[in-house]
Amino acid sequence: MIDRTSAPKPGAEILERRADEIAALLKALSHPTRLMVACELKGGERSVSALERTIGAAQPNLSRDLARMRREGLVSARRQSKSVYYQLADDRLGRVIDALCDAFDPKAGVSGKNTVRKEMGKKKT
Amino acid sequence: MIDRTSAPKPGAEILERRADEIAALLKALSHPTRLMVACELKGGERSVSALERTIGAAQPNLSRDLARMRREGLVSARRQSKSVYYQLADDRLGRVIDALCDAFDPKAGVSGKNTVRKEMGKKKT
DNA sequence: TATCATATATCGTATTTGATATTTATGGAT
DNA sequence: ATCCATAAATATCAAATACGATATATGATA
Repeated sequence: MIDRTSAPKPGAEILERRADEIAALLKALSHPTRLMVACELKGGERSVSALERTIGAAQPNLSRDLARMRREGLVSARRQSKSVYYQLADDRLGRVIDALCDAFDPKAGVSGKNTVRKEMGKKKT
Repeated sequence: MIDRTSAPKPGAEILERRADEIAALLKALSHPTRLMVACELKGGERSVSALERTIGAAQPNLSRDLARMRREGLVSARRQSKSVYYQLADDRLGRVIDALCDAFDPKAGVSGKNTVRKEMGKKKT
């Protein structure tokens, strides 16, 4: 039985009504550093230096990106002695990351979602 | 029983590995006009003037955004007499729009997803 | 003080965006 | 053919924002 709890989506009116809000969120994620920060924080709290190592961005630029995400309310920071620990602060952000994982993970779309359709009959060039 | 077909996502390594590619895609959607274009085209082919009416953007700017999305391979265009009809040309784009719908539709997340948790105990200011 | 961790400042350059003007393409009427 | 209207694309300008790189400042601890 196919899951129709969330209806089939011919268009995407939901997004269009909130286009400004959602576009702003996407913009906040539209840079590799910030996207990776969000992904990392999805796994829990991280210090700036930990992010710096994992992501491999220059510290001042990373701090600038974190400041921006703070301003936009996407993350929050907590200082513990010398280190500052960041975490996700916006539910929407976590949901978007999850959704993007579904969209890009080849193994996704298995649990009754009507989204992926597994790229049948398409040549891999 | 909780659905574990698609595993719980502590981090999002999938996205991090393809951060550049995905960030570029998000950037292409990080403007209300372009986001709405993608949403509209999700519902099928549309002419520029139809998009202009629905979205309410100035024609030259809309054309510029469409040109950009063309350059990035996200949409394709077909001319029929005076009108030019656009359609989605990139699978990833459709999947991302679907994913965003899931992330923002209040009715989504019901089919065994561990993402939403329905904002319990959070004051709406 | 010195050192580590993070933040902020600044510079140069590139991109973005709304607004406006102009151009190209198509088809109808004369 | 010329003229005209419509549909879309392209050009240009100015203001704003973004980004990498580098320098400097702040804050905490020893």
